[in-house]
Amino acid sequence: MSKPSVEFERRQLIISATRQVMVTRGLNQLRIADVAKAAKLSSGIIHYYFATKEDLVRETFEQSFDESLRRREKIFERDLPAGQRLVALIDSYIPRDEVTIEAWHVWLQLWAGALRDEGLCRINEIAYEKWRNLISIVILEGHAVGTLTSSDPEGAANALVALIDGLAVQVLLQSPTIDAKMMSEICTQFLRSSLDYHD
Amino acid sequence: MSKPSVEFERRQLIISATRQVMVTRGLNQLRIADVAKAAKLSSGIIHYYFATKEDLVRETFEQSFDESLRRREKIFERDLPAGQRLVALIDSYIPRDEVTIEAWHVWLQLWAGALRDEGLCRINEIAYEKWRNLISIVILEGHAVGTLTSSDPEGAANALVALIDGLAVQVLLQSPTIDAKMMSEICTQFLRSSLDYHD
Amino acid sequence: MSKPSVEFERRQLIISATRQVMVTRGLNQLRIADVAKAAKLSSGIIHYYFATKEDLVRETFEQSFDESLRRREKIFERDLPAGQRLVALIDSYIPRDEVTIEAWHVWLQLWAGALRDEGLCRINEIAYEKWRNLISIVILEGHAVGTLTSSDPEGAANALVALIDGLAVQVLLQSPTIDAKMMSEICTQFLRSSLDYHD
Amino acid sequence: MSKPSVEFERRQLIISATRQVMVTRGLNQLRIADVAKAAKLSSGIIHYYFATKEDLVRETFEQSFDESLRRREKIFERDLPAGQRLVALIDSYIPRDEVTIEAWHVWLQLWAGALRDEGLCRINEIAYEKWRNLISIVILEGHAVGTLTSSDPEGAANALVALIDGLAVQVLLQSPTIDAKMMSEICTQFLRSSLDYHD
DNA sequence: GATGAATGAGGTTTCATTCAT
DNA sequence: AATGAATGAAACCTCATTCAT
Repeated sequence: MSKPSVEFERRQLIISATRQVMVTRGLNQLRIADVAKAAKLSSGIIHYYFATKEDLVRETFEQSFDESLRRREKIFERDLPAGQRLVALIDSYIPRDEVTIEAWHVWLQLWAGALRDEGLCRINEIAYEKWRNLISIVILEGHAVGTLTSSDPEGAANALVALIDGLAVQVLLQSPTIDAKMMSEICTQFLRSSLDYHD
Repeated sequence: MSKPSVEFERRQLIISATRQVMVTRGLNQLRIADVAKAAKLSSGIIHYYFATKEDLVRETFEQSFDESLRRREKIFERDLPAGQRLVALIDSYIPRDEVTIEAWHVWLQLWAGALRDEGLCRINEIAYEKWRNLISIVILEGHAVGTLTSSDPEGAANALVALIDGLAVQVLLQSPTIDAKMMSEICTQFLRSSLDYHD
Repeated sequence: MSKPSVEFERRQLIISATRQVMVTRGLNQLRIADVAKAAKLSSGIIHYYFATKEDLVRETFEQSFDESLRRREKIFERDLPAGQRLVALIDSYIPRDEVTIEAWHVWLQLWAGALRDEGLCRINEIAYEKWRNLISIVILEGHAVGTLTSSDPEGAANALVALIDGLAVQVLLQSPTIDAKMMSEICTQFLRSSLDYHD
Repeated sequence: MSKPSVEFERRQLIISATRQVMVTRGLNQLRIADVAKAAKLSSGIIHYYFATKEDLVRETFEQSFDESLRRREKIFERDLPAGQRLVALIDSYIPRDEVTIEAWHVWLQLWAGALRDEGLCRINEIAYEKWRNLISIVILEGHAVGTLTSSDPEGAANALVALIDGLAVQVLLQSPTIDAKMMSEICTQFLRSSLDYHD
């Protein structure tokens, strides 16, 4: 164990720098040279770890969504009634803090990129499958104990995920109509009307 | 009126070609040369009508959304009860036919581009303002005659618009869970639970 | 005929510059930037006319050999007895003047490149077919009138072509043993012993 | 004698790998990284034993030709009449088996490289000097005993070497006209007409 | 108005070489 | 001796933009 491979660390560093550049410059303007500068490395080493820019971007997307999910894990670790857990979960998706805003930026870039790219589509697919599951589980949990009521819990989960996506887009684009507060209220109203939830 | 503005026609032709390329290649891969080829013009002439690529893209976005709204006008020309009009309106946004799918592609590209661009943000803002109005008007109309009921009709309009956005993204990305049919059902369910609508 | 396409001229200019660089620097060290400089053009325009460096090199090879053959045409225009024509033909391949030396440089580069490249092999094949034909025709001509005698005129042509190749390599590499004069003498001796030719 | 020069072994290993890469990829595409992989070593160590890529290539050429000559030694160890020895010698240069083909590949690469490189020219010079000597010795031997007749034995040796070179090029490039069998026949015919040899 | 040739800055990628360990 | 991570110069190629015609 004389020289522990730095590969893992370097890849993480580069992916992290890539995400940073993607957020600050946009996928369109993402340059390997900028990634290198952000990672304080030479541009050559980027290609030592990632064969092409496309690979780098793909892996950055993948990892970004893994982290997204991981950030929600702690909501499941806390001992909360289903309704409050659902509220907390929704709240964690509202683009308020830097980390959440950045994560949403990455999503939007992915959507645009995935339109013409099977591979990115697949990443979206996998990520959404997991996300919907997260929401579904909580809704079904609440359904079981009677604090959340719906004739179609699965449908409600799908609707809720879509609603969050659509609202987040407008918050990110600084819509004067839909800001973080409004997003929260609309979601709450949805819980009331679609899941008969009252806090 | 010997020359009824070649300029107008040419600009339309070029913008149309730009939208086409944007949809088939993505904003990322949009090249002036491709636009020229799609318009069957020389690349030089593109810059005669549009100072920069940025201008071209911006105007293409603008026009695309004008056309989006215009396509919905006929729904208001027909004499329909508010509920059915709302259903027809929502239905017109479901990405089924080529024209609607292309329009959504353009939206997604705009979102990604607008994250780092004030000008594009403003286009989004204006377009959404108009769109929400369209939905609002119908909801308030139904509210007035009692076929659509809500404690917060404006809020419902905002939610509905966001819901449509979020669902459309997944349909476009060919989510195995959310296809056009599912999108339609989720929207219908929303009308029932949030606006107490029954056909 | 307002604007006669400059494409043909430009391609010629660029190919000519490529050959020049190939000869002075070698195929190994051939850089698009150097070609551009030699042609007094920008590097961008090279790719406007030739999609890739590989294409450029291939076309340069092709054209080089076309020109090689064309340079020999005048030997066939003169009214000479077969023996003298053969001598003149052989003489035209001895690397003495700049043009002939350069042409040989290009051949040698082709050989090295063709070892791993089907396309270049094919170029060699076509060129040699034509070259052997040239020699064959003259030998058969002499054979018919009795000034050149051989039990196997085709075989003699093949041998002569190979002999010229092998000798030229050593002349080009400035062998102290085989210089242009020696090459000439060896060829003459071959004519005597293999084709019973006497001037 | 605990460590019998790891250096020598390593250099041999690297040179061998270099020749292998040169043959499979061509001198143009020869990469230090590929050499390292072929030698199952790290890329760093290559530069420990060879200061520059140029050095490595040069030494590989040198060694390749040493080995070429060494492979012919056994032909001189056998007790053969001069004519048959000459035939055997020529035969050993016909690119049929893998080893001979590879050796010829290296020669062709050298020729192309030597055009612009004094050092490589010198390698060619030395190698050819030795090669011509080999042929000369046998011809003079046959001349002495009367089985090979020529007015200019030295000239015949030079011609024969050139003929072999020229023919080998076409065999290597898979000419449909000149294959190994044809090469052999042409050489035999040369022996007959230029050295009055009959088996 | 229109063309297409031309430019040149800048992007991704390659790779010989160096160096800390 | 040996590794493999790292560098950085330089290569090919792209493409928005300009311009002579």
